Amino acid sequence: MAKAKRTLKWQRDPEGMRLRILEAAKQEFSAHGLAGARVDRIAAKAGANKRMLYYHVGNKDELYLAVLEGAYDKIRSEERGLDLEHLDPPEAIRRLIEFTWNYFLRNPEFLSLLQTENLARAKHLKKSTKVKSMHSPFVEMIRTVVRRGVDSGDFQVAVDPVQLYISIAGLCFFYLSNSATLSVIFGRDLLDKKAKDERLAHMVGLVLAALTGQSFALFEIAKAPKPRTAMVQPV
Amino acid sequence: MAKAKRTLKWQRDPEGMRLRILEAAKQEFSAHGLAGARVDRIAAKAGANKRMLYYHVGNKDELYLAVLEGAYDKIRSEERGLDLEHLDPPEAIRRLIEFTWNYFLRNPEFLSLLQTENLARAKHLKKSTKVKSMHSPFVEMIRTVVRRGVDSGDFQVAVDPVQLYISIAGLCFFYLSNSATLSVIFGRDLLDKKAKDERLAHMVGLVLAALTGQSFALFEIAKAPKPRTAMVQPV
DNA sequence: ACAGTATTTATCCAACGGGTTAATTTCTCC
DNA sequence: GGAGAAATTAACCCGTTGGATAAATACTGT
Repeated sequence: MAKAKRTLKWQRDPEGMRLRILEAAKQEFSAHGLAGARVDRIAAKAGANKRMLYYHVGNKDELYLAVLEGAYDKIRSEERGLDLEHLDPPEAIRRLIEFTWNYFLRNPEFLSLLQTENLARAKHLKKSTKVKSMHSPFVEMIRTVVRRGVDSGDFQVAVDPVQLYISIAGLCFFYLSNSATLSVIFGRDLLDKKAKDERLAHMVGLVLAALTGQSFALFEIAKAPKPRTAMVQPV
Repeated sequence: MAKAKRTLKWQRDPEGMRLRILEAAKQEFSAHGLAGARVDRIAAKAGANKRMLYYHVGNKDELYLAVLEGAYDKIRSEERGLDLEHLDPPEAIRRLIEFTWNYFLRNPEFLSLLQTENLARAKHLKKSTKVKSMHSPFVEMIRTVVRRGVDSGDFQVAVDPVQLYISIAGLCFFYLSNSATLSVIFGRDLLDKKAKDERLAHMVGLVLAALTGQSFALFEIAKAPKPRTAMVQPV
């Protein structure tokens, strides 16, 4: 009877624990905001003791900042893989829009975290040293696409790449992050499949029509496999 | 000495009190979100005792919903005065964009309240009976403008008015509601006068170019009587 | 001027929440 | 096989917070 205790009461796994804590914290913060998040719930969700949060990451604010930095890190690193250089400019913009849209759809917590941080007027993000540096390559990528488009005659105007990116992100972001209230006030479900397809088509049409000067309607087919035919022929 | 007490210890003003409470609550909720808002701070800001909130409005959640309903009420009533029917369609769209932009600039708490409510997935708004009914007139107003534009040949395509409004609101909303984080990651102050002017010009250009098929640059000067002096950024 | 009601104040409290302390269990390396 | 370090748990601390109670103060009609 004395030796029955050979079942381990817990495993040691500091690295996995840290990841589980950050994942649980991401869910909690995005679901409830910073003030609404509960440290106890994060611990429970991570399958951990509350003390672990402080041991592995720090207090609530540090935990929050770590989650936020991780979120930015993830999207920027995916964006780096977009490889817009090898597409002709209208296709590159289309891909950027589709990527942004799908990323936001796949990562709703990212939207919530941004909302939360902006509610706090970026108070925490300002303290981060990591995040500030990672964005200029992305802007340069877009600037290059725009310049190529102007040179080739595809685009009519050399828009500021930051404005363009903010517009694209805004078109996607607002629709999704505010879909709850918009669905209520407009009395439509904005998140069913049909609505989402229509939205993507609308955004692509809006941006590409504005940049190229060609008809809005030409771009309205989302993810068209053979874009080239549709895009050059004026109606 | 017995009669020195003829200074009133407090005034009776139930209506004013209610308004001050709602105003203070609006500020508090928009600054800190629902969970982060403090009932005591609202009371202090309203120059009232905490008990007054419960007496005049209700508990924290009811207070929050009252604030939210008031915010929607205000913007929709201002929109009703836009009078887009008497403008030719491109001018009507320009005015709608400029109104939305300026309204958001003048009422930053409205943006915060929407963010907060969407973080809660519109849980409270769904309970509101007042809000749901007030939006179809607005959509019809936009639909009429679009139809007139298509009929007159000014617009190339009959966009869904809800999509169009969400796009316009999104272009304005995202820039402003996320200006804090965007300013950090792009290393620019997005809220100084020059940046705001550029943003408005960009949005007007984008939307009107897409709708009319004319050059983006033609619209880039806000409210310009003479559009031809296009502002084009160096590439 | 007095009774009854509406409005406001002063206190209180039970639950909760972030954070800490100290003890317990596992791992590592000798 | 044991000592010391790393990881984890359990239990507690204490200020805060939303909400409640009861008393005080102003107003109203009669």
